[in-house]
Formats: sequence, C-alpha cells, structure tokens
Amino acid sequence: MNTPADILQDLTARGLLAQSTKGLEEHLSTPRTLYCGFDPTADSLHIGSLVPLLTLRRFQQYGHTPIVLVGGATGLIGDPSFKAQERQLNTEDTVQTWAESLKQQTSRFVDFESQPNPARMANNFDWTHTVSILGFLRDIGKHFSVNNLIGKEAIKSRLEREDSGISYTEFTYPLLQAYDFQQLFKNHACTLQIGGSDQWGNMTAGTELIRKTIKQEDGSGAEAHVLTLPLVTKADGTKFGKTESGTIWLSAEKTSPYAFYQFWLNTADADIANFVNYFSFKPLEEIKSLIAAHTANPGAREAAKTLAEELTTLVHGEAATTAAKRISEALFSGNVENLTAEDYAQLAQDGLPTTKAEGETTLTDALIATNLASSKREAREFIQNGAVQVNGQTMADTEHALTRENAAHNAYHLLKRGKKLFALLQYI
RNA sequence: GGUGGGAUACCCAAGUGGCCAACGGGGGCUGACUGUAAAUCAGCUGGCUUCGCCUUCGUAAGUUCGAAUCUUACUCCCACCA
Repeated sequence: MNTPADILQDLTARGLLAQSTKGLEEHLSTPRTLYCGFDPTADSLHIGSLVPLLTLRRFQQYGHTPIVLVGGATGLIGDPSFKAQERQLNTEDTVQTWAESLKQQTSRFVDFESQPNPARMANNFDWTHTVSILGFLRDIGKHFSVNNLIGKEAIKSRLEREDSGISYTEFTYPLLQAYDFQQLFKNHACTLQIGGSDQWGNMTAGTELIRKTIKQEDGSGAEAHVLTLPLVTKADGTKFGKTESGTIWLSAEKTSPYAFYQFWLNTADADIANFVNYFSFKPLEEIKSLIAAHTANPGAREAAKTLAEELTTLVHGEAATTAAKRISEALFSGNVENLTAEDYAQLAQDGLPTTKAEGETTLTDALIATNLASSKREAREFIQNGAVQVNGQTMADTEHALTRENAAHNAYHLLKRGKKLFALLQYI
C-alpha cells in the first residue's frame, strides 16, 4: 500500500513527523516533488543528516520525487538557527569542493533512475551567484518584515545574548533559503520542503515568499508546504552522533565502516525503539516484533544488530558491512588467540587501524604509535591500570618489548586499550 | 569617547607573594560489576629521560631569593555613562 498518500501515516507511526503546514495531507494525495537542503559545512555529512536523507528516500518509495539540494550558496553565508555564535566563513573554493563531496555522498540515498519519479540534484549556487544585490533587495527582501524575522525563535538567542550578536550576513540566511524554495517551486514544481525541526522558521519563510510572489489562476497566492522532522535525542541527554572518538561521519574516510557499525551496535537500550523507528526501512510490523524481542531479552541486542547491519549496508554497502561484522566478531568473541594469519591480514584490510612496525618497540611507544594513547604518561597510566592487552593478554609492564619474534604469526600485535579500542601493529 | 569590572587547564570556577601543575564541580578516560548497555562504586585527567626535571594561569616587559598572585604597557571581553 505504498501510495503517495500513505507516506504521512508511515512517518507518523515512526514518530518522524514533528510539524507540518495545514493541508499537507490532502496535498500529498497525488505524487509531488519535494526537497531538502544540505549545507556544505564540512567535506562530509554526519549522521545528524541521516534522518532527512532517509526521509527523502521514504518519500521516493511512496512515489514522490525528491530533490537533494546542496547549499553551495547558503554554505557561504552560514545558518544562524539556534547557534550560539556567529560562524567562521569558509573560502569559496573550499565550499564548492565540499559541495561536490556532498553531491556524491547524498546521491546514494535516493534513486536517480527510478521511474516515473527519478530523484534530482540541485545546487543553490547555480541560481544565486548571478543575482544582483539590488535585484535581490527589491524582489525578495521587500517581502520580508524585519519585525517578523527578529521574532523567530531560531535567531532569538543571538539577539538576546550579551556576549555575541548576529551579522547582517547570517541574518539574511532565511531569505536565501526562502529564495531556494521559490526557485525550485518555479522551475521544478517543488511544493514541499522537509528538514529538521530547527529549520521550521527558515522553511516557512519559503512558503510565505511563494504565497506572496507567485499567484494562482484565481489570484490567490500559490500554496507550498513544509514538514519538519524531530531532532534525534538520546535518553541520557548526551548529544546524538558523538562518541569518545568524535563525530560519526557518513564518509568512510572519516569514520570507518567498522566504527560506523559499532556506533549503531552500541545504541543504548533506552534509545533502541526510537532509533529503529527513525532509521530502519523495515515494515512497521517487523519493527514491532524487533522491539518486542529486545524488551524480552535486551542482552541479545537483536534490534541493535539488525539496525547496525541495515544502516551500514545502506551507507557503506554490503561488502563493508560484512567486513565490519567480521572485525567485530573477531575482536569481541574473546579468543583473539585463535586468529589465523589470514584473519589478521583480513582485519588490516577490512579497516582496523593498522600501524607498520619494525625492530623492537616498548609497549608504551607502541600505544603512542597506534594512537591508543596520546602521551607516554597516559600510555603508562593505561598499562598500569590494566587497560592494555596484547594479543588477548593483559600486559602490566610498560617496558614490555614488542618484537617480530613474539608477535602473533611473527607479524601482528593486536593492541587493545580499554574495552573497545583496538589497533593492529604489523611487521613488514 | 569616559568610568568601572574581567581574562586561570576541555568547560565552569577557586586561588590574590613561597605549602600551586594550581581547591571544587562538570565533562572525559580507566577499572570493578555487566550484555561491546544503563545505573552504581573506585582511580586518573599538562609534558618528560618520573624518588627529579620542564612548560603552563590573556600577551610582553619588570620588581623579588621566589609571582597565577605585585608593577607597567598592550590585546580582547563585559557593565554603566555619553
């Protein structure tokens, strides 16, 4: 029953519908074109952008046409929404390079071949870089009331703060985003914008602009809609998407598929139900039984495993998932002594952080070489705390010499610091 | 432009001449317990050639046997006034 109208029901059931404009349900009774924007603020998106990306995918599966908008222009300005401070501007070259990376990255979440609703890609730089300042002020700026803009929650914090303000540049951001929506409406019949709930103000700025500048046959303003998605939160109140080792990126270069898989596998019990609903494409009945299985036996972590597998495959592909699972099993099965030389070679190839070694190294130096410790003092502390294992054995001697001769298969030392951090030292 | 207040380690925040690598809290890390979870408890949290040494308390110079603490100049932030 994947008809266009059913998308809202699906999103609602998953808890993915935060807010929407009136009349959206009726509007979606026929296939529509919708978009979501992604600003290039780094050379990769992180998992915070996953919910909107996946939602575009869901819409497409229900027969709608998604447009992925990369913010080559808006990325040059900086979105002030709910930010405590003004952003540092990046150079034009940097932003364009990043925009290209995002194009690559986002394209795997939607289908450009699907008929009759192939996805499209757009970059707002294309329709903004030729706009003149006077034209923009007269045609777009005139439709915005400053009184209204300063009333928006998203920039309130910046106006009320005593230690920081907001530049005219960032203040213009909502206008640019509104202009994007208007352009896509005109040129691609795009009538819906989706985004995180922090984007509500920026998004409705677009529907307003469309209503005021584009007239229907009966003379009334044209109708456009927005839908916002909830911000993903964790039960313990910490920020979603961060770990000890930092942000979880979608790019395999920045976050290995193994680390990505582990991130989802480690989802807290209290969050698993929400996450499966938000991120999985499995049918709702299947999700229900997964959650039930998890509640009955949390220790088995069936739901987390399934989710980790599904998402790693979606983001990094089948082969990467197989590799991530293989590494995980090898490292956490508790008997690394049984690994064969081939297994070790496979681990290195599969993306376990590997450092080349030669000659003799003390354990302390090895921890630093493999980035498992940031200083000798810290390395000693870890070793003395019993936090370090070499090939499955806890080592308490900071000066313990690692050599080719005492390496597993005369080639590998598998170092473990703490419960989950591993690195491989390989003799060449 | 004037007057007053402030700048301390990842963050907040004590310290106001030697007992200060610097109280306390948060965060983080490690250990125990466990399910590669949460909660709880304990330890650690500048660096090194570690019974000692070196570098840190906005920046630079100075006083002193000795300064995060005193002096001077500079930079930045905040408040009130214009």
